[in-house]
Amino acid sequence: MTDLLSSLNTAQRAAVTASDGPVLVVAGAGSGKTKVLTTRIAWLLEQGVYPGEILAYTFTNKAAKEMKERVARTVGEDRAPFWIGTFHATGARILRTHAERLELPRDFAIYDSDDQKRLLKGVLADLNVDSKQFGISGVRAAISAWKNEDIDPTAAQAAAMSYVEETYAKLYEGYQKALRNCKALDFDDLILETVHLLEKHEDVRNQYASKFRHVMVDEFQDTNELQLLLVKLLSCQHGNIFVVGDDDQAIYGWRGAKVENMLQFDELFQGTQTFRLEQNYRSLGTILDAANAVIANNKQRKGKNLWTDAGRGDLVAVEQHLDAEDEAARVVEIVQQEMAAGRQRGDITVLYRTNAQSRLFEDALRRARVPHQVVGSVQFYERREIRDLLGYLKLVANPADEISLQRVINQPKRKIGQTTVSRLVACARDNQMPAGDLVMRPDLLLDALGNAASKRVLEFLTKLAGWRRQAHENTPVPELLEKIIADIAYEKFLHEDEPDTAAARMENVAELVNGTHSFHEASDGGTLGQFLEQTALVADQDTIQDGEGAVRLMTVHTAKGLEFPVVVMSGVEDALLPHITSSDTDAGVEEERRLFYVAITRAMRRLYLLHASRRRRFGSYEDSLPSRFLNEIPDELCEQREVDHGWKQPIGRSLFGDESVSSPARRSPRAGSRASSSRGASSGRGPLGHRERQPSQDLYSAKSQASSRNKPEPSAASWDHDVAQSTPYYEGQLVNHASFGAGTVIRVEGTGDDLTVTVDFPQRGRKHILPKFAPLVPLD
DNA sequence: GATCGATGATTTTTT
DNA sequence: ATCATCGATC
Repeated sequence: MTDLLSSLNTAQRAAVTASDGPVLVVAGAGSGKTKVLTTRIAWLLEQGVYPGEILAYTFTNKAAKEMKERVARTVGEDRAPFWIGTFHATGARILRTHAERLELPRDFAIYDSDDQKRLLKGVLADLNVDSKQFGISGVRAAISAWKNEDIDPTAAQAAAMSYVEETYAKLYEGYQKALRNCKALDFDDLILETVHLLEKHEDVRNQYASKFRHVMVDEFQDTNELQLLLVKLLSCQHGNIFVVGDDDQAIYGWRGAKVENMLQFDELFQGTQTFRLEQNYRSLGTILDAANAVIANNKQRKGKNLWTDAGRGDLVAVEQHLDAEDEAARVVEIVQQEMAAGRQRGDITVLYRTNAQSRLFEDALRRARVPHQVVGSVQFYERREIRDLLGYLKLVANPADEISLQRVINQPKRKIGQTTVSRLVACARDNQMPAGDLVMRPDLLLDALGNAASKRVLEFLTKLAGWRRQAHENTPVPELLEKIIADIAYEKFLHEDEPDTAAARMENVAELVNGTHSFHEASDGGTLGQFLEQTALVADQDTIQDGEGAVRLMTVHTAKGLEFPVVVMSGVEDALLPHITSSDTDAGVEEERRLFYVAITRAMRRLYLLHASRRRRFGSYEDSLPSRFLNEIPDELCEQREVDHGWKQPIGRSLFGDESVSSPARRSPRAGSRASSSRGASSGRGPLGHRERQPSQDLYSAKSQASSRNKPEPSAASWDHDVAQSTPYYEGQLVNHASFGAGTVIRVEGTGDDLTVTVDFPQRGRKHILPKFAPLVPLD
C-alpha cells in the first residue's frame, strides 16, 4: 500500500490520493500522467472500490491496454478494471448492450470516414446535388461538426441561413437516413447515440451512473463537447470525476475538441480539486528549455513551467537542407550515426506534420535497407485488398450494409455494373428489406434487374447466403475468411487484376488471415461482430510494433503520449508546420505551436529539427522558409547546421536572397516570421561537426513511462525481403517471417496449399502462418 | 458493362 | 506526381 505511493513525488501522490469529488490534474509533458492515472486506479482498488465500479477513458486502444496491464501488474489480474477504453469503443459496447432501444440490430456496422464518403456520394446523387459545388469531404466534416454539437438534421435545417447552409442540412438529413438504412453508425454516432441513450432512458442512465462510481479521463484537453456531456451524465450521481490533461498539448481542435473543457473544468464541476504536475522525467534540460520557450509564445494557456533535475544533454540540432530528398537522405545518415553511437534503431523516431511527407523517408530508408515502420498513414486496414475482404465480412455480418455490398459485389468482376447495383439497392429500399436478403425473392430481382443481370446478382447473393449460414453456425472467423477467399478465387483475381502487385497484396491478405487467427485465439472464439468492431476502431497508434528493431515514422498527432530517446522532427517550415491552412488565425497558429511543442517534448535525449529550402508541392518545387517557431527557441540551445549535399544545384534563385544574409538579428518573434531564412543560411556551412554527446546520467533506462509495447494486430511493417518460395519446414526450425521477424517452428500441419506452420515469435507470440501466402525463410 | 485515356483534385492532423 | 473519376467507345 505504501509502496504503491513510494515512487511518486509529492504532487503526484497528492493527486493519486485525492478525496472523492471532481479532480483536475494538469500534467505537463513527461510528468508522469499515466503513472498517476494507473496508480490512482490501483489506489482506489486498495481502498475497497470494486474493479467493475471504475470506468476509465483513454485516447487510444493501445493506451487502454497498457493501462489495464499496468494496473493488473500492481493489483493482480483478477482485480483489474475491465471498463478501460476509448470513448468510441466503450460507446459501441454500451450501445450493443442496449441495441433494442436504438431500433438497431445488435450487430450494427461501424462506418469509418471512407464508408461515410461513399455513402454521402450516393446521397448527393439522390438529392441531385452537385458534388463539385459541395465537396464530399466538406459535407462530411460539416455533419461531423453538427453531431459533435448534438444538433440533429431538423435543428440544422431550422438554423440554416442560406441556400448553401440549407443544402448542407438536407444532405445531413439524407445521410442520416441512408446510414440508418444500412444499419450503421459512424464514429460520431458511437458517442452521440450513447449520450442520447443515457438522456432518454432514465433507467439506463441510473444503471451506469450508479455502476461506475469512479469515472476517469486521460488526455482531457482533447475531449469534445459530447464527450464532456457523456462524462457528466455518467458522474451525475456521485460526482467522482477524475481527469488528467495538458492544455499545452491540445491538438485536436480541428476535430471539435474543446480545450475549454479543461480550462473551465472547475466551473463545470463544483468543488474541483486541482493538482499540477510540472516535474518532467522524460527529457534532458536543453530539450525541455526549448519546449518551454516555444510554448511560452501562446496566449491561450493556463501557463506552467516544466523543470527537470536531469542533465543538460546535447544542443538541439537545427539543420537546413536543400530539399525534402536531402532531408530524407540525412535521416538515414542520422540513423546510422546514432546507431554507431550505441543507440538502437527502435530508439529513433521520425516525426512529420503530414502523412504525405512519409513517402520520401520510407524510400530512403528502404534503399538503405534500414528496417523501419510507418505508423498510420497508408494504414493496413485501408489497403484495398484488406478493405475488400473486410467488406465481405461486414456484408456477411450485416446484409443491410449497402456500402460494403457496393464495394464487393463486383470485386472480383462478376459483370455487375453500377446500373445494376443502383437498381438492386433501390429494389431493396422499395421492398424494405436488406439488400442481402433479396436472395429469398428472386421474383423481385427479376422484375427490377431483368433476366441476365438478376441471374448474376442471384449467383452472388446465393454465395453470400452460404457464408451467412456459416457465420450463424458460429464458424470461426479465420475459417470463414479463408472460405470466402477460396470461394471468390481472390488470389487468382489479384494476379489477373494487377500482376505486379499481386504478391505484395497477397501478403497483406495473409496478414489479415493471421490477424483473424490471433483474434480467434485471443478472444477465445470471438464472434464475427466482435472481430469487425475491433478492426473498425483501431487507431494508428495501435499498430505500433514491438521491438527495438525498426526506426519509426509517424505524424506528430500519432506521437502524442509517446516518448523516444531520439526524435527527428522533419519539415519544420512555414506552410508546413504552422500549416498553411491553419496560419491565418491566431487560434490556428497556436494549435500548430502546440503541435510543435508536442513534437519537441517527445524527445528524451536528443532532438533534431530539420527543414528544407524547397519542397515539391503537386509535382513542382516551391521555396520553403524555416518555421517561424524556430525563432522562438533561444540560440544558445541550438546547434545550427546548413547541410550541403554538394551534388545538387539549388534551383529557386531566391533561396539566399538579400535579406537573409544581412540579418543575423533574427529575434523579434512576432513580426519576424518572414525574414527568417537567415537562420541556416547566415550561419554558414562551417565544419559544424557533431558535438559528441556526453554520457550524462541515464535518463533513458530510468524512463518513467516505459513504453511496454504490446503485440499489435496485422502489422504494416515494410522492409525488403527477397525470399524464395516454399521450403519444407520442421519443428524447432529457425525461420524468418517478412513482418514478424525471426521465430521458431512449433508445429507443421497439412500439405500443399493447406500447409499451416505454427511459429513462435519471441516478441509477437505464436502465429499460424500459411506459407502459401507469406513465405517463411529458413534461417539455418 | 468494361476499357481506355483525359481530366481534375489532392495534402492537415484521426477516433 | 499520383490517384480517382468521368466520358467516349466497343
